[in-house]
Amino acid sequence: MEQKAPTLQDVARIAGVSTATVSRTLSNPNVVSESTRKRVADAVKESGYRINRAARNLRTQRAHSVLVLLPDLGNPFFSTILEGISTKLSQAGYSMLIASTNQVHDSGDRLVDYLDDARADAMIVLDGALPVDVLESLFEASQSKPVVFACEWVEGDRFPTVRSENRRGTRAAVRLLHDLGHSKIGHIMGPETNVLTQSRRQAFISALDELDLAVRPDWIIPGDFSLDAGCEAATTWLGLMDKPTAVFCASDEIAFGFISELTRQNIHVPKDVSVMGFDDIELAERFIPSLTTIQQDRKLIGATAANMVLERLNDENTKFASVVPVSLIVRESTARPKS
Amino acid sequence: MEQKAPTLQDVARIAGVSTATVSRTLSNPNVVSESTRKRVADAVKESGYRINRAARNLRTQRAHSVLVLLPDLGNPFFSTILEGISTKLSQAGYSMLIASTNQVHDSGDRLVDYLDDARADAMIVLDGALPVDVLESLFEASQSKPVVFACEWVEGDRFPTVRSENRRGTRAAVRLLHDLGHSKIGHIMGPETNVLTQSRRQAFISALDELDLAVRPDWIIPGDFSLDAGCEAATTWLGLMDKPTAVFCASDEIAFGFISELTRQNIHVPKDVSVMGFDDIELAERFIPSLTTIQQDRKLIGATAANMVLERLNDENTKFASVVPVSLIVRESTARPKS
DNA sequence: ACAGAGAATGTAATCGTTTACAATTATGCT
DNA sequence: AGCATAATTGTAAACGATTACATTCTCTGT
Repeated sequence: MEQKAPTLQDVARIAGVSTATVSRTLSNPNVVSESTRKRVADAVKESGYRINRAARNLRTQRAHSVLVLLPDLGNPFFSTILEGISTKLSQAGYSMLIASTNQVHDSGDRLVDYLDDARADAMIVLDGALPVDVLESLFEASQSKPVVFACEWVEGDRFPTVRSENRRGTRAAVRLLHDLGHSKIGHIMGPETNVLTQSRRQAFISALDELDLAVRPDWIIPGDFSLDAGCEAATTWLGLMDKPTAVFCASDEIAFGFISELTRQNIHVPKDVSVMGFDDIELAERFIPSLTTIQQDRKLIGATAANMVLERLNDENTKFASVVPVSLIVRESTARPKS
Repeated sequence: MEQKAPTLQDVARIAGVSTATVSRTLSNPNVVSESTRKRVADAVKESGYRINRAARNLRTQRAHSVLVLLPDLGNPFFSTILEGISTKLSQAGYSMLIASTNQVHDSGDRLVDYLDDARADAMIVLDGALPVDVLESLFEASQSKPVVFACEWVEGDRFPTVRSENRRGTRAAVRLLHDLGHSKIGHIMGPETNVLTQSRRQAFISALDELDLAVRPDWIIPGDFSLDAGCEAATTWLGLMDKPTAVFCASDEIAFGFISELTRQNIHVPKDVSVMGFDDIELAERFIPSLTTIQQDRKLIGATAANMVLERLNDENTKFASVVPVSLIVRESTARPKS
């Protein structure tokens, strides 16, 4: 019953040619003659032959798959990026392997093992907060195998990176609030160590400077990218003597949490305070109130990262950094301040 | 610079033993003597040896990886399930491959190729809506390689399955609404062809029957699991002459869309209408109003599916079906009907 | 001291491809 | 026709592990 899968040998026998010819027909059809091409095609069909990837991988020293490393698989923010990556990869005949940072840590495997042991040819990293020793070994490995950072990145220009226009997005957010008439603008940050947090905070401050607006340290509230952080920030905001009339959140989730908690405390958005997010996740449009935010094209980020990796796998020395445009999406959570 | 990775041969040479011994030391340490075990361990360390998985996979005829098939990678509902799967798999030394149904379709690859061509040893399917021909070939393949359905499933008991207590969850939802005093209860469905849709609709109807409540076809509104479907259903609801006072939605996302659109039309939840969801995604707790819903343990579903696959890979003939408990989470979106 | 059992190790075939090189066949040109 | 050249095809050696089988070594009991 359980008969084993047909091999190149079987196809070769049926077609009456050598295995070399079959292999060539499959991988490089234009070097074989029309007639044998057809014979082989028929033999493949007759036998139901499927290439054995393990064998090919061994022989070609390529795994034909790419590892994507996430900080946290449970976080829905990444799923669209994954989709972008996956689409490109599967078009190119590559499989997508997934691992999350915390698990890799737990299991004691070193991250670079994925590259070292021929499980993956390359890696896309969506986590900018890797420990230094991991980064170090990763950098070493990246000398021979492509490692690309997407979305987040690490200092030092050591790895090729694709990211969103964080500065421009942040500036657009601040400008919108300013244009609406706000002069007291606060910011809820992501996790302290995160590179996006840094980037957006800096951009936030310099945007305020440009507009000659006050930079008040107590209006820059620490957090992380989560709903809960937004809730806590709401409590902080409520406790401020002098409250900002508009708040720019480092992520949509923060904004949701913030608005949620404020609403519970009978503070109305945008009447009492304007709120902006960053990301434009699917729900932003349907939240109540719908969320004014900076849209990141997550699918494009993923696709770009995948392309970068694929090009590097083909030794095309492609560009080192790619920046994906963001756009301002104005919805209901922002309004003119109460006069 | 680019020196190639050390092989078993290298380790064997350094340790002064044969490759067979090294291999045994690594995979089955208790058959080699204490002294050589140490010599080999040192040699491994000295050379920085990493096993070449492609070679092992070829020789052992195992890919040591499992394919997870999603209907749609972009859908955040699945990320937590993935986390459950991934954790178990990586503990067992398996990698997780990801593909989404639509892509597989687009690329023209047949789904079973993943199993046939030795890319994956087994498959976890999170999509109950596969075309019949695909199902057919999948079933055939499943005779030799484990294929497990999770969350969704297909009729006919042909595949092992892990799922949530959909009936019990639905009944709990209806009972809660009934206990609150509602007698006019509606339902917004998932996509018509989906097996969860069917299951929950049926359970909904029989729950109404049990409580001697009217089953009104115009109160059972078609949709899919998305936000948009919820919005459209809101319009439908508004157009009803005789409106249900409570609505049970087949997913949290539907509920969000429904509430969102109603709020926009100045209908208040739960004052004017009670709304329930299904899933308990992260945002349910923070939505305004927070959402009463049926909680599915998505991580457990994933972990259970992974375990099932792993056991089957070891020929342990484990149970064929596993049902994961759900629980009722009461929050603010439900209340007594207006008197 | 030695047979025999059991433990430890080595030898070499094997998994199913790809590909360098050799050998063959076809083609064009005078 | 005959030769040079190009287009096809075949032969056989890798790729790096695992493992059946053969061999050697280490004891133990007499």
